[in-house]
Amino acid sequence: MAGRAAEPEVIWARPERAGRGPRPAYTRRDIADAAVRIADSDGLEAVSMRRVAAELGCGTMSLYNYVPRKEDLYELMVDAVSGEYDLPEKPSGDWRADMTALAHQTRALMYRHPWLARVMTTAYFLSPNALRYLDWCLGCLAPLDIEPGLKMQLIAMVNGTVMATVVNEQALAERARSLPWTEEQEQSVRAAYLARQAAGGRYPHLAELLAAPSVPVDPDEIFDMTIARLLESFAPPVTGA
Amino acid sequence: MAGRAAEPEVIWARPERAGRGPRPAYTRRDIADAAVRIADSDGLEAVSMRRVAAELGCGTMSLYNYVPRKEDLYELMVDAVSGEYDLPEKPSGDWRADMTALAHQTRALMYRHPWLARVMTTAYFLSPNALRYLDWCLGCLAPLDIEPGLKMQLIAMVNGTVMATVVNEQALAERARSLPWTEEQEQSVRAAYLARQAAGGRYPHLAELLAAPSVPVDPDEIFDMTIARLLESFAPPVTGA
DNA sequence: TCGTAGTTACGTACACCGTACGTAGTGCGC
DNA sequence: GCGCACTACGTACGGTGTACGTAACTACGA
Repeated sequence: MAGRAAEPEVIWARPERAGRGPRPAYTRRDIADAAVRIADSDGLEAVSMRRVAAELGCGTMSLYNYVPRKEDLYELMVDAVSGEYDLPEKPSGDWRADMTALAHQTRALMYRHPWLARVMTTAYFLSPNALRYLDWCLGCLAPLDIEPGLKMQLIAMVNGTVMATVVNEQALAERARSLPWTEEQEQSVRAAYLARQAAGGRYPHLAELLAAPSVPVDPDEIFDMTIARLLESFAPPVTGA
Repeated sequence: MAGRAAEPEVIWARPERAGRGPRPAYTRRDIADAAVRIADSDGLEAVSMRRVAAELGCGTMSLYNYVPRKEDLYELMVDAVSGEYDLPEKPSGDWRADMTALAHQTRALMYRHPWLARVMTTAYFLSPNALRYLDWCLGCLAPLDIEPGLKMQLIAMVNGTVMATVVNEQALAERARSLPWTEEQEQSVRAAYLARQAAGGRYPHLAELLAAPSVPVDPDEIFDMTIARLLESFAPPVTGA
């Protein structure tokens, strides 16, 4: 009975290589890399079990020996790119600087892999590289004397904030990618629509904003400011004297 | 020629009712409500064109008279639930209080509709209710004397932060929802795995954290703190005297 | 040493998906 | 009242995730 088990499980709890039987032709890493390659070049929606199998050169159903569900394929992908973090030998001692640098790395990672932010909405952070990342964060936060639970919250909020920022920045580009027109066309159509709506009088504040001469805002600056303030919100108040 | 157009377009730019021809049997609102009903009860993955059509009692392809692409169905859904915002007659004058209240409403909304946070990753905020929301936000921020572009960033960051928080809180529940086991089973399997990994010695800080007596952290408190700090990060420094 | 049980590989098949296309009927604008 | 743009929707196609069955293979227990 049973055959392929349907118990609650985490893919990382499975040994990569079982004792008996022929040795697997691929490693998890091979599979993850193939999927990442496809997602990077053709977008997340191009990542299908068939396509990944083809990229590897094996039969579709063979993949299910490695990956019980497609969802777990995403887990593999997140783990693979999480390996790109450059984590120094040891924390600097300045937890704010370390966490800020980490946030920048995450943002860069999400730009290198435009599908990452969206997938992270679905992944569960138990992979080896995710744990390595988490452990590193906790190491950075060692000098910070707050509840352990708070530290986890801090880490989650920093990651979440980066994710939110990037998702926001990428929404337009991502839509254009999967539709048969360019980002510029899309943008101009949206701008025109917005102007028309604002002119309708239903949205006076929006109209005012659109009418005002727009001074470009530097997203990097906002990003840094936000992360800085977020970190501050977790630090105990500096009660000098 | 052309038939159904494939130009770059926003669904909200299409008139809901065309001049000629028989009057449509449903409104956009009907369709959005049906989709929301399905997503609320059976999860986002249950929302298919066929299923929504069935819920409405019409043929599948009839839906395409109203919704050119499935993606636009999501747009309709977000618009529909965005209508649940309770926006007072006029801002209070205290923009921090107004934005904080709004953030709380958003969080509540995302708990009422567990699919919302994930879909917002994909939607584009040009719907009538989204514009109504945006305009209200800008009204709240009227007393705040900063660049208009910065105000948009502020709004985006507040929404993004709420989204990040909720996605983080819901990840586990969402996974359990779509798999044939309970959230408790999933949680215990994950906890066991985590403990095992921590015991392996590869993650010393994580091990330490898990060993420490855990004091429960109040997520609401963190949420409030984070939003407050975020708002502060956009306010000009209070240069008293 | 040799079954044999557990694995790997993978072809076939199924239910479901989004949606292109064609056709029939309806009612507004000219 | 003619014509045409619109609504309705059945059929069909190419894709998806994956259950299941089968054949080959290998490490372990006897």
